[in-house]
Amino acid sequence: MSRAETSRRGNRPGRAGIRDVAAAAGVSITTVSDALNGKGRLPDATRRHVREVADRLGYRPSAAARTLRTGKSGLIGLTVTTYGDEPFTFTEFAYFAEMARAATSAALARGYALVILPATSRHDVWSNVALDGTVVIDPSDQDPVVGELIRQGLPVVSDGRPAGALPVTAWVDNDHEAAVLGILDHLAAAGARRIGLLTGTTTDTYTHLSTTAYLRWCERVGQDPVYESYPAHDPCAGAVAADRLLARPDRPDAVYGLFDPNGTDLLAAARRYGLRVPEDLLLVCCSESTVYANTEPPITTLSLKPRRIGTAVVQLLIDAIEGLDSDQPVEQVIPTELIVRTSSQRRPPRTTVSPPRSPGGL
Amino acid sequence: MSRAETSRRGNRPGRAGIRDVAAAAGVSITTVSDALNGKGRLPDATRRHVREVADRLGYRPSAAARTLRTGKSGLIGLTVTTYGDEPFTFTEFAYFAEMARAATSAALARGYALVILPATSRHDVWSNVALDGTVVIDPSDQDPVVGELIRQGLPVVSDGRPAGALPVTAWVDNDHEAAVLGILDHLAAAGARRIGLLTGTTTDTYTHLSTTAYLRWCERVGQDPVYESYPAHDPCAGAVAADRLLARPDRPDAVYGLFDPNGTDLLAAARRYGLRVPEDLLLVCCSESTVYANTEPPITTLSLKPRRIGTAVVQLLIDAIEGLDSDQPVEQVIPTELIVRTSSQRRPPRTTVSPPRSPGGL
DNA sequence: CGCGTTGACAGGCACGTTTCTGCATGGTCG
DNA sequence: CGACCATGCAGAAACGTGCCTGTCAACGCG
Repeated sequence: MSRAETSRRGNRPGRAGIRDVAAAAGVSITTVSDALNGKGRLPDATRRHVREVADRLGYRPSAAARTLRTGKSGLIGLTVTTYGDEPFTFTEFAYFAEMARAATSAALARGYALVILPATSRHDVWSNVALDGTVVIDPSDQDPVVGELIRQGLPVVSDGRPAGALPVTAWVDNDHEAAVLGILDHLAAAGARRIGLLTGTTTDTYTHLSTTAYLRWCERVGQDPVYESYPAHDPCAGAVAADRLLARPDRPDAVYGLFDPNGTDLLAAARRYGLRVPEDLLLVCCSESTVYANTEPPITTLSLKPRRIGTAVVQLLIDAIEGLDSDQPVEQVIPTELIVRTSSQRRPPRTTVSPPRSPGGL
Repeated sequence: MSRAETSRRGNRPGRAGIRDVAAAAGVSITTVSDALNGKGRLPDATRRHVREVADRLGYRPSAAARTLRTGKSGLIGLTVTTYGDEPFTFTEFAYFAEMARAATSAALARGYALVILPATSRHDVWSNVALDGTVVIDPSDQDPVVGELIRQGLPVVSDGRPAGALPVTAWVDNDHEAAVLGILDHLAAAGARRIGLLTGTTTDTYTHLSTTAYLRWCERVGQDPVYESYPAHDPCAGAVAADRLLARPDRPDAVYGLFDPNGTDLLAAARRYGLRVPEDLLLVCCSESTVYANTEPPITTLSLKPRRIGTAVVQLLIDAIEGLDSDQPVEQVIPTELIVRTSSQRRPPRTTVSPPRSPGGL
């Protein structure tokens, strides 16, 4: 009581500290801390009293002080790949946005918050924020930031299996090879004789695995590969590449596009060449966008289930942070989902594609 | 030297503290701090020596300790509205994703990192992270979180003018009324006689301002309003509402859709009713998506310039945090951009819509 | 030669919390 | 009746920085 009531000369008027609460409640600092955190052995009466006083003073514990003392900040990083100086690529947008949304949600449900950090950025930004762990998206084995994070002993969970021998804590990914093979079989079953691929020039594992799976499938069934590549981060280049693919002398009668905008790009190109979809050209693309449900015709898409991936990644990371030896394996494979629509079926199941209300009828 | 060389019994092996650097360099803690932060008056030789030793030991200053001492964390919050338990609405996705990307970029360029926080969330998450300021998207005057942030004296900058008399530090917004009036005039100039609106049932300012601007325009030109509302966070409801709008006995010959997916929804509905775009129906929607450049026909869109908004919001916030009295006004209006395509022109400028490469010609 | 001045550093406090240790008090049991 | 233990709380040591306040030597100057 002798010093506490002075409440420190330089006390900020807007912020009440734990000392002020202790003084106002007539107890010690320890009792306040224990009462608010449910830690010590206190009678319920004291606990209630302290909580009441803290509420009345509008007391908010300092996050910085708590972090300094406990070593846990409640923050997890979300590292996104960069093209140029923009934080993340435009083409992966629907995927990334969905994934980030799910990750934010999952982190929040367990009391953590998400910090967005580009993989290539000035070092001071990385060291200026206290992270309990990090989610990295499609990390390269060359990435110096990821390497240092791991060296510091921070848990690192990656979306996409890590390139090289990057010793991440855990990773979550789709089975991209199986997904591509499934699509190719689906197209072949719909009557495709020559299936083309619209792929990227980047070296990430998604592009690499998908392309090699396509090439191996071609080899197995004895088809000459027909594909065009373009820098996936450039939306205009996608339209050009789609056009190139359909302009080839060995024009394919079915195309799978690896990136989100490929569906509309291919559809527009087909229209320019007078190709009817699906009669003359079967179409599938990898996308999370719902616009493909309402295009003419609706386009079959492959969903990578970014929400499930974002949730799983965060769960594994927080499990590692909190030291729970999860019974889950440290490598999780999330199944993809092929949403079959008119564009990949030679004989559509119904002539009208289930409009929300039948306009002409009734 | 007497105590420093013991280096504290419980020292973590992986993390070198400032004490270790001081001991290894043979100087005091003060000298290390001054040398690394460029603060005191030290000869360059000492400064270099300390930096060298710090690098050799892999010293990273503790962000928590620095935050506790200086009161600045280098973190700014990004508050997103919630529908249900998901962090942000799906329909604003392209807009939000672009805006968040620009905000992340701008923050990073000035040494700050972004934390994503839902507006409605458990209180402990908010108080568990030390923020220097917050960006809020479309805040309601009822929002308890924003109110408390302001009460704590934190700078708050909002995307969208604040509802009610919310005393935010600054805000950035488009002139939604002018944008709607511009679109309606554009459609009328293209020959529209009865313009319909596809709007939302939510009470946010964007929806409100746009709808009232539409109603006032109708009153001015003497047209009966023709509009349908639906909950904007439900993607399926949009397709149903688009269908309803075109099924009305007073069917409009032009429609403006306030939300991103309305373009494809309206296009699909028009197709079901056998309406040709733009001959029978003129179409404009508000969207940041590039898919509308390649639909059949390409659809005129209104861009709210989310990248400029995200950048401006962060600049204003950091200016307020760092106490720079910016010469910019605290209220910034970002102009919108109408990207005119075939869907809103009765007589398209060219028959072929500039394919990337002429397929049939040459 | 004494004295103010300046450069170059060291000591130590404070930031606000968590938590380990310790000290009373009152009840129980041998 | 004394030893002992559970209960209820207080004191104080950290956590790792930043920065304010010195201290000490060298130096110019009257």
